[in-house]
Amino acid sequence: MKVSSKGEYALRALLVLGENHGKVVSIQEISERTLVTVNYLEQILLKLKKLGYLESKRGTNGGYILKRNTSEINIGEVIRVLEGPLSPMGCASITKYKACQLEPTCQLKPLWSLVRDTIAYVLDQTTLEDLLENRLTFIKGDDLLGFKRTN
Amino acid sequence: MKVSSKGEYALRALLVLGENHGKVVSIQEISERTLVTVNYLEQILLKLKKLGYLESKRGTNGGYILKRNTSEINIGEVIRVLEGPLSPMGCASITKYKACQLEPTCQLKPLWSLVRDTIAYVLDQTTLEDLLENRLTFIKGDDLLGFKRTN
DNA sequence: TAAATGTTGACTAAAGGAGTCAACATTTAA
DNA sequence: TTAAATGTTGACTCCTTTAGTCAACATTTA
Repeated sequence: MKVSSKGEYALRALLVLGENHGKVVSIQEISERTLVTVNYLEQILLKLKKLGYLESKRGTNGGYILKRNTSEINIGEVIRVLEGPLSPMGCASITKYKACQLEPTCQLKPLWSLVRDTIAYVLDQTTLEDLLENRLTFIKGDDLLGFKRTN
Repeated sequence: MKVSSKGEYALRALLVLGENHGKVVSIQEISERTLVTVNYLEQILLKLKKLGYLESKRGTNGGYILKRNTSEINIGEVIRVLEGPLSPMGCASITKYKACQLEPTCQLKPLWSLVRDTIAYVLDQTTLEDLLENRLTFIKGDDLLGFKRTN
């Protein structure tokens, strides 16, 4: 159930850029603060730019700037675009559903669906701002009950 | 955040054996019911045997038998032994903690911890019996609040 | 004793993860 | 105007994991 380095590093970079909202930050500096090599960051930042999270400025004093507001950057979304679906299994994925021959009578699918829903619930409610302020989304018990299969 | 085929197939096999509790089921039959090749199942069943979930009977009419009671087989445990920690990141893993240089000031670790706790909460409360009876663990809201960081 | 099974370990092929590198394009400060 | 500092792009490599396959062997029972 791992998150890959790309997802982790992307979030690290977004945190650095979020702390410097409005300011241009060079790859070099992001590299120092995230402990990710410049070369590898290039790949990741470029992808985040193409996805609309960042803007770039070339030349001397160039770098990257956060485009959106930190409260509008959803962690679940970032992880999905960088790593694919949150679901542990294709059969339970909403964004990339994959059929399975056993599905009609599968006793595991409800479990995978529950896991997916739970992960999605946590990550989709968390924004970059929440992380910057060390404030994780408070999950109301009743909300949680709402989407759970209990029969 | 994927579960590998080994974890999925192991659970499929356990479900077949759970349905036939007390009876010997041949690899051949498990293969037919799970759609996993006999050769691959051998690996997986042997591992489950070594871990104490199954017993085997050799020779004609041989096969595997579920050793423990279905209500005593914990899904979180099965996934951990076959796939490793549930945590999406080493820094948030309890069973296989991995240090990280950024940890003292890391703004991501609380997120990974929350994800880990949530996944573990769901899987550790689910037993093979629950799956067989299509009854997923009912998660009380108050219980859930208890382990959540909310500051 | 032959056939049906489990046991074990070596092997392989493909995919994904984690980066590296180099040539290039653009901007800005000197 | 030019050199230095950056971002851009794509090809490339190395490693690990995943997902099996296969074959020789051991044991049991009809």
